[in-house]
Amino acid sequence: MAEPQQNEGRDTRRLIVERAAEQFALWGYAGASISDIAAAVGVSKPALYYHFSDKEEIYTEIVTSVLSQMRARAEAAVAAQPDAPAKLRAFMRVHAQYLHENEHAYIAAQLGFRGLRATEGRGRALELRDRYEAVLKGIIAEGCRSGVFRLTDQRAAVMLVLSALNWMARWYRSDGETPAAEFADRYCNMLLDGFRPRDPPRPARRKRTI
Amino acid sequence: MAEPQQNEGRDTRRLIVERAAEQFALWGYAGASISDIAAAVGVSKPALYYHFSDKEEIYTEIVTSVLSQMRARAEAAVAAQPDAPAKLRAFMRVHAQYLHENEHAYIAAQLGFRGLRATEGRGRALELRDRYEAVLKGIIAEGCRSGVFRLTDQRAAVMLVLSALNWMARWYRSDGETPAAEFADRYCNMLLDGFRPRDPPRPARRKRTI
DNA sequence: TCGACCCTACTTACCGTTCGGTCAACGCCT
DNA sequence: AGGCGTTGACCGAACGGTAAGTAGGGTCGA
Repeated sequence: MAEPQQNEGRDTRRLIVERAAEQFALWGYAGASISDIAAAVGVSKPALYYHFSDKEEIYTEIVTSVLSQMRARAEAAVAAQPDAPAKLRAFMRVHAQYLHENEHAYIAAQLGFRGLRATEGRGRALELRDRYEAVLKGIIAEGCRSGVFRLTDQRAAVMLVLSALNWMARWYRSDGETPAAEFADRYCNMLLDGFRPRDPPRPARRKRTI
Repeated sequence: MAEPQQNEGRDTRRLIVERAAEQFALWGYAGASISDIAAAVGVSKPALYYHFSDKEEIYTEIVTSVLSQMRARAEAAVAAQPDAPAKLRAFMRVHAQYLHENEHAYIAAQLGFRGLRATEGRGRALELRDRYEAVLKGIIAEGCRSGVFRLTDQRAAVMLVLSALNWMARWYRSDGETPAAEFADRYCNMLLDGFRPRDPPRPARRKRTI
């Protein structure tokens, strides 16, 4: 049996991040104690301090891991789509799917650095968040350029999409009957077409020739 | 000068709620300490315990006060509007305006009862929240009934509107140049008409005669 | 004198963090 | 082959600090 010691460490570290995310999601950053996390992992408190320098570093690892994974998935999914509406739908579905698969880590990451000084980790997290949002920004801009979207305020549109996705973490439960991606789909439909009925039965969309 | 003592108490109590909201908004529930709050009010810790039985009761008062005020304002604003789109706009504007005027209390209330047992206060808060959301639900339902809205999932539409409004608390700063109600307006426009352009220059809307 | 209102000083419990030690596995020299 | 120092991974116990909450007393207008 290979190397029980070398890999035990990596495994424990991964487990710490996983269980810490659960505790943070449940009780918030300040509310989740190191003792709780250690107990949830099944190790002693000093074990946490062997793998991480302090509590904040554990939290930072959760946030940065979530954000970078989401960006990677989003970019891959978006690149495979032909036009802006399809890209928007893919973006939203991937985001919702990530929430579904990583509920605790996602919620923990959403708690944000409220009340943490975290100059280093916070900076990296903000950078990653901006990069993620830039993907959506690109989709909106492309849609406006090609004429499939008509928006007076692109930034507001970006915020609206992100609001819908981010707020899902507050009410979505992965054990329900409707999967997260399905909700993302419905959101996308409403965002694309609006609440008001579109009068004609939608003839072939007129392409705007510049 | 009337009754300095009797009313001093009410004043202190109000001030406690106000300053506690600031602290909660800044540091989260667990992160904001009773000592911090007392210091922010300018009194000693026992003064807080004279007016409230414990920390949780202070938080509960913030939440219930915010929710009941929002419902009162929303119902008043909505009642004065002629049709569903106008009502939706009024609802969204009032919600955003409340955030603008009561930033700290609103953010504190949004923190939610994460990690609090609070059987009593939490129940009352959930009830108030449901009543508030019922106002929006009514608007959406009315719009669908009259035909000005065409929605396949009314609940999803309600969630979408609330997501947009609730998430504002995460990025909106009241000292910016664009007021909250303006953002609510832009959101409302996008929600009503969608991202995609509406082909005709919008002729007089066809009323659906049943 | 009474009760509303608030204080100083304190208790108790838990927090994040650290210290010193343990113990198995590995590399290395003889 | 066998002793031996090193390293990775972890533990028990305790640290100083701070948290929520309390005991008991003082003040002052009605």
